[in-house]
Amino acid sequence: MRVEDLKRVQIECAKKVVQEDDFGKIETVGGMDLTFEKIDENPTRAWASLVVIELKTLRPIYNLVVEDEVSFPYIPTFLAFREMPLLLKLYEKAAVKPDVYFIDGQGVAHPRGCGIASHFGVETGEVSVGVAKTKLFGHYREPGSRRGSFTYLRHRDRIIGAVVRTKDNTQPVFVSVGHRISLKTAIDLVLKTSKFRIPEPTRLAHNLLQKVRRESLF
DNA sequence: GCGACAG
DNA sequence: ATCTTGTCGC
Repeated sequence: MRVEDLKRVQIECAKKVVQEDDFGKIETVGGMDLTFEKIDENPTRAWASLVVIELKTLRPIYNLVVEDEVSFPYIPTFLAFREMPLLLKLYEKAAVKPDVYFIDGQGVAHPRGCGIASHFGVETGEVSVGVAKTKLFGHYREPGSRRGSFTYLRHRDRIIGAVVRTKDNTQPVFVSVGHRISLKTAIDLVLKTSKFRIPEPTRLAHNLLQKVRRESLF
């Protein structure tokens, strides 16, 4: 498949993204993450995990890990084509579906308006939020150093996301709308689920994978 | 042409 | 993303 075709898919995906709250209550939040056996090899073995927490207590109520081979390379702005297959496999096997999904990466804060979080939301029809550790696209002013402060990520005076401080004196995270949720609610949800820098759903999903990867080693 | 560039 | 010990700060 050519790069032009992939761009086409993202442009079509962007048209389907819903950037307003479109759900009932949010009582559970899920975090998805991936880890690779060898980042410098292609294809390579990879694992994906889903951890669902209860919003009220921030305690995990469900875990799941799936494994598969990934062959598509990592190319900036085309992350979804590398990780989506495994995320969908994880989604299909999940016995517990959270009310919203936190995905590692950008949502609409993407050159063509459809980062992996939006791609996942649009393809599954689920509510999703993009939570990234670094920026991919847009400009911003550094937010205040205290937990809770944030600034907006912009692209030509258009707000595409937010740079949120989830912990005092720590690097912020980049939050953007995935699908069926407003940026305001997404920011609020990320802050409500953060005890440390990374929101609990994502942090726990990541920790679970490190453990699985370590054990699948020797 | 140059710099930027999720995981 | 992954390779990796100690070390500095709250």
